[in-house]
Amino acid sequence: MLDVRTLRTELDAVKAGLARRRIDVSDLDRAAELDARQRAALSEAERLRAEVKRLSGEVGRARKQGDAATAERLAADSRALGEQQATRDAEASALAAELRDVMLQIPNLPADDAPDGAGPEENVVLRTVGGDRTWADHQRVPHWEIGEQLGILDPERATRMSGSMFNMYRGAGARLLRALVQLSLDRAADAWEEVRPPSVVRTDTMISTGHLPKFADDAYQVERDELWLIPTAEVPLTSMHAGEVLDEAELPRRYAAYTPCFRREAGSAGRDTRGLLRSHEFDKVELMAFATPAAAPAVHADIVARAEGILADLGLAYRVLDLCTGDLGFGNRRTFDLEAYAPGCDQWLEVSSVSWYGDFQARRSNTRYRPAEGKGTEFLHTLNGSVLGWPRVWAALVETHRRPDGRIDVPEVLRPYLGGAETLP
RNA sequence: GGAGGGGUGGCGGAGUGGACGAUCGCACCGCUCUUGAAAAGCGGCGGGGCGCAAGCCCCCGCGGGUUCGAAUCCCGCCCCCUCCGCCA
Repeated sequence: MLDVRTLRTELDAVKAGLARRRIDVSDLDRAAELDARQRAALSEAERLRAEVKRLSGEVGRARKQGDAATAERLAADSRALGEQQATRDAEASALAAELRDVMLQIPNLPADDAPDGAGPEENVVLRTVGGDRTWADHQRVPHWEIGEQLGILDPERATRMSGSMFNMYRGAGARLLRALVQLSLDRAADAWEEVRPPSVVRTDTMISTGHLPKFADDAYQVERDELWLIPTAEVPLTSMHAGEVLDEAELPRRYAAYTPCFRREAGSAGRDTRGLLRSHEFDKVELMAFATPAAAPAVHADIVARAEGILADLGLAYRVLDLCTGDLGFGNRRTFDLEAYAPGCDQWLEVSSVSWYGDFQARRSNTRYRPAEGKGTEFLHTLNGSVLGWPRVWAALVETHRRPDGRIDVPEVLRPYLGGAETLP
């Protein structure tokens, strides 16, 4: 969430920044007003509280000196003030709760250099690699057909056991998926610690990343146990150091995690129902880092480079998008999306989203660091990006590398993970 | 799931209603001494909020409550440990 203090000193600038998202910014006025009322109530409560403490001390002293009458009189005064204080306190905490509710619903400010725009159409294509390639007829077959022909995908049975938008990979298809996951974890291992976090988390953990309270409908909830299925490994990883204060010397902290991701896809019923384009459960490898503000841009660039490197080495055509302010995710200041081209279904598929959050998430999860120079603590910056969302890569890959005989050529980098196989199945 | 024990500053560990945000030790930082280091001595040494400041307030796992006054008493929750049960 945003720092409330910025609403006191630079409300207009914050409004202008948020307006670039093309959203209604009236919540900010409400937040600023709640903040002012909250602080007024709190300082009055604190003043009364100090007086109660002072009087209580005197009660003790009077009693020690055996002056029961004075003690009783002071205790009565203190009691009266205490009642006033309780009222002001209750008022202050009700206002604080209300303020927090409002603040949790307010998205992050876009970075200054994020391109302006109203929606996805205005995202900026930074570069396209392999976009001028020509595609043969045998590559113009959608992956769901390829999956059926080769027996490597079994959506019917998956649907029977779990409902629509669930998938099942079989035989060489399942092995291919596992190979992709391993390839990407291995390629991150030089600088990113591999982690296998829980796939199910508490409500607080979901709030830290910004997935709750605003986007509850998008997530699966295990109500009986007050738990949520993670929509991405970003959720547990971002809470990795919740409540901790890290030393600047141990930064950046970088983590890589492979997890299943669960999404209800509430807003997209009926869209992309065929094949692997959109699923309630999918596998992804996520890179997530905690960095100082100064180091954040370099980490951001590193994640993009790593995601891009994998796409390039898998021989896929892809492009890199700089998301415009109108398409930026709730907590993001700047995001680069990577899209792989799938020739069979003739679509650019989002396979990675690499985001810088500033201190938006760290403020929610209370994750700080102690600067090497100077006093006190500062909130960290968080960054994360997929390397990559595997079902869509799987789709682009089998379409791109489909041979005239219908089998799939295995890109060289993947062969070590598939027993040296040059083709599948 | 049942029974019992426990959560205090970076660590260890006091504190069971009255000046305690907290004795003490270790670690750490500064200074003195020393060629340097060690030792010794002196001083410092958690986080957060409000305030121009002086200062005030909050935090002893978390949230409530009792009280003039709570680290201390009561209630709920979370986590850890031991034993029992169940279990891949």
